[in-house]
Amino acid sequence: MKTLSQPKRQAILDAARQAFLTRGYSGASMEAIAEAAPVSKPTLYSHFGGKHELFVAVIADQCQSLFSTLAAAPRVQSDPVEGLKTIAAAFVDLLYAEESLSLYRLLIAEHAFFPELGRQVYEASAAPMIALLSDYLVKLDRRGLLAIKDADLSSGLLFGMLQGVTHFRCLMGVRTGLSETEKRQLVDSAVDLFLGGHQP
Amino acid sequence: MKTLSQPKRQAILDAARQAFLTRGYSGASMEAIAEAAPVSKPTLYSHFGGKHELFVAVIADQCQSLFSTLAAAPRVQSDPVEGLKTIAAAFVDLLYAEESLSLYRLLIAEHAFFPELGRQVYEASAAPMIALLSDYLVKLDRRGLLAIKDADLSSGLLFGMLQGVTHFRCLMGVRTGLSETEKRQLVDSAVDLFLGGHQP
DNA sequence: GTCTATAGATCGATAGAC
DNA sequence: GTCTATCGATCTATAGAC
Repeated sequence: MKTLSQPKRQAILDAARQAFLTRGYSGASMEAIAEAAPVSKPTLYSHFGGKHELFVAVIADQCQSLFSTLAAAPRVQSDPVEGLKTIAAAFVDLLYAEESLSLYRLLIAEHAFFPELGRQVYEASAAPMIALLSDYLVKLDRRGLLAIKDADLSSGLLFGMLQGVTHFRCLMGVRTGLSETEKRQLVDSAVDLFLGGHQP
Repeated sequence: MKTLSQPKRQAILDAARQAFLTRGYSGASMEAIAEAAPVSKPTLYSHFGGKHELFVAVIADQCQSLFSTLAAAPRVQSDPVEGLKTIAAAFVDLLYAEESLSLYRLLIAEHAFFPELGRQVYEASAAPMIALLSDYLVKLDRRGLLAIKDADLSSGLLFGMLQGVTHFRCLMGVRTGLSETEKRQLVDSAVDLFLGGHQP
């Protein structure tokens, strides 16, 4: 469990991620992961110790990937309308990416067995965006451009409109991901309603 | 596969629902379900044919349960504020019930293997509420009490605020269900923002 | 109809050669 | 370090007695 051959380790992580995302934790077999890597099962076990630990490592790997995506955080404009739409669009892009949806599905499925992982991914994806929006709303309020009583509450409502029913439908498979046109319409209508309800 | 002893059939469905909800499709074993029912495995197979069919039957059973819950649909007030809050509260109660959350988690987990079941449950739970709200918004618009351009879009935004980030957090296990106080705050703030953004 | 018993396949994990 | 080979447990599903 203490060996390291970086390319092979990454190959295992990739194969495992693919297997877990498409089949779930119980549905993915160590046998299939080893075959897809491709390595033998003992190699797999010597690197990660067991199925449970491999799963945790896969999620941690995905978290880093998400963080680096968010590192290119949106440059916030000073115009309130454009600034809100920029943040909202970044949030929508992150949330509705097919790989995000798969990851969320997996963590929701296994939330009872891996309670800490859901929190980990949430803190690495949605939470930073909500914090970014809250900060921005406080600034707009101070400049008198919007009337924000509770920034966290307001940012939750705006992001709720962007996520809400549509994201839920995507998770359930009732509909597929959003087209660019739909994303823009969603952002525009949500921000417009938000602005209308927060005029000073 | 054609026998019927109603109480035993229901006992199997109950045991299977419990097993699937807590362990997932792959994690739940026919052996454990038979033991919990309690019946023997051949009885289980003779009633439902196989694991796949048993799963479908469990979800269909839950759909009927959801429909009967919604049969007691909220009586809509004529005052727009109270009417919206009544509908919103009913939506929140349905969405955040612990049994709803478990069911959604299961369907999200298995959406690739049972693509039609997610739609089925969605049509039996969230969709009727959205339709109810849309109808109500059209009436308010006709009476000149609100300015609604696109009723379906607007109802999606309001329900989005009620569901959005919070429901997602519950699904992921980042937080537990809402208290009655939190539900009321959520409904009040969402409806207030909605009204503010739709004044005629 | 419901049972006991078991077939046949696959699972997670490991021993031991190289 | 990585392999082949395999263990013991558990899975879905079924055959056959009553």
